[in-house]
Amino acid sequence: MCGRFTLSKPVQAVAELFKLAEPPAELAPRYNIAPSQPVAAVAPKRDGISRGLAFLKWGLVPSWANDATSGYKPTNARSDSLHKPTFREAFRFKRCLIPADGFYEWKAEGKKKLPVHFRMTDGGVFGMAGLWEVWTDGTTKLATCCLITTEANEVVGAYHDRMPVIVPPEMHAAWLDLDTPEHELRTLLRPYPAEGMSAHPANPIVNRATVEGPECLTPAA
DNA sequence: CCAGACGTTGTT
DNA sequence: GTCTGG
DNA sequence: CCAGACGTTGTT
DNA sequence: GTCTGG
Repeated sequence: MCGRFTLSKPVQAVAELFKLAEPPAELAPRYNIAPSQPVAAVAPKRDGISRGLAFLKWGLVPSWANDATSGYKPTNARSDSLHKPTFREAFRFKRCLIPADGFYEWKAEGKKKLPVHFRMTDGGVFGMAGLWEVWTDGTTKLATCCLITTEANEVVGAYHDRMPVIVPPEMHAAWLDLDTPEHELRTLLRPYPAEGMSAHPANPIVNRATVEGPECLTPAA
């Protein structure tokens, strides 16, 4: 699964990969993005052509929820569960790409939980398949999101049996396009090729969600 | 039909 | 054990 | 995802 | 809102 990730590259790298017309001036480097925190997400603008970047709270609140504060808010959606009530509308109309340059999984070693950081072999930015929603009670609006997971590839599989769906750059447009037929979308929801990825032990300090700095990636002594 | 859930992961 | 907060 | 809390009443 | 279980 994916419950923590990183996005530390300069905003230019993000703007280039996702073809953002109006990138923000800056993106604060983040080494420990956790559920309930704001997540940068790329989605088509209303014109359906250009793309925008917005911040969404990680943990999907469907539009029909009675209130946005209580109840379970999924941080992940299994790729084979996208027809379920919680995800159905978002899968059809509110797909997004969530920029990252790595994600964490944990390996239980006795009592300890040892984090491992997975990234592209070239260390670059990539896009994870996500869904978003806007919940409102008429007074307040809350924009939320979640990641889509699939089976792990051979690199991640040594630690966990699930991983986030990573959409190759040439498929970004198809994933975001509202006119892409469902069967074509589903072909995108597969494990990213293991050849393009690598695993690196991370620092257990990352277990604490309030630690945000680059020390998260430094293996413990 | 109505009532009640609506989700994932990992661990046992 | 289970829920909440980050 | 992991870490950390997990509760009430009355009084100030 | 929409699906599942009874």
